Amino acid sequence: MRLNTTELDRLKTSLKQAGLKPTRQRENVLSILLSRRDHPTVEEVWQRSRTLSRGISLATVYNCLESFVESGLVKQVNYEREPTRYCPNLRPHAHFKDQETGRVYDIDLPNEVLIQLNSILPEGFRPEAIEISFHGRTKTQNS
Amino acid sequence: MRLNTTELDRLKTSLKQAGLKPTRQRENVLSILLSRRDHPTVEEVWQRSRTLSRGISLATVYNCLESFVESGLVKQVNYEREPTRYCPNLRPHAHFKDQETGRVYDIDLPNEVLIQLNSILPEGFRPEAIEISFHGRTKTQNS
DNA sequence: CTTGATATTTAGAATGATTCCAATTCTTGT
DNA sequence: ACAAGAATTGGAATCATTCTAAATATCAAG
Repeated sequence: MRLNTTELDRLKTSLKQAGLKPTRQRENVLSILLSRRDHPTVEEVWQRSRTLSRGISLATVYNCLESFVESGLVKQVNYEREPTRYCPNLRPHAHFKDQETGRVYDIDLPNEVLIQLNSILPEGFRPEAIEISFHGRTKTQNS
Repeated sequence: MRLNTTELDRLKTSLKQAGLKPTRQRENVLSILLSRRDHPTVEEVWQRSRTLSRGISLATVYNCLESFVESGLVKQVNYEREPTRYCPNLRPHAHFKDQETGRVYDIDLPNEVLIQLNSILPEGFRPEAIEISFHGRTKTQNS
């Protein structure tokens, strides 16, 4: 697998806009994240990087994802004590984890819900982030 | 520090109602959790157990808290990759973590918010639990 | 109140995700 | 092309948590 030039330019631009130097490793990690909108762990991203011409070290995958989160390019998803997952969906959304399949779904958060959630905070509480995680079962028939 | 008899009976009853055998260790861990309504980690509960007549092993603190969570006696609070915290507040509530002090506050969840949150789930999604975590800063002047 | 079956406790080893380290290699502005 | 600063790397280190197997405690039945 190899990235074509336009795709690559898009990635470079995204990285620069986020204030990050566009290195080969960051481009690869970002493209892996964008190419399948599931919620891979660091380990999974690292596995997928094997399909690229040159691999990436595990430490670098950690570094890349950390810098992406810091710069707001991706979000972390934490479930209990499991390995952290990463998702490039930047719209406000919650997560729903099917406890049978382990699969994590994005749930869009309408603006009025966000407003209502902020309204339950006492005076003086200034939220910078909110994480909403459901877990349960789904009756859908997709994979 | 020592538990008086009425207090002890209350703890035993709580444990039995939760379907757990009332052992000395469980009574102690539960009383530690109830006596200060902060959100201690396993390590902190273990430290506090030192003030009791006989200590408790770390593994047992893990075991006790795990059984409490399973039986619904306490809730877990997970923040990022930090050690899990435990709280005996069983009303539906969110958590707010002050990123300057590290302190975690309970935020009551009104019923209408819960209903609205459930309404954003697509057909077929059956939630069994929801975890809502804010983090940010507070302007309050308490410790 | 003893006994046996079962559950709990325990110390320490093992695990596994993540972070740290110090050396090498890259990126970028000049 | 060069220097300075940033990023990458493999491997070691960390640390919360889980596992293990032996010792101990609980409880129901007699």
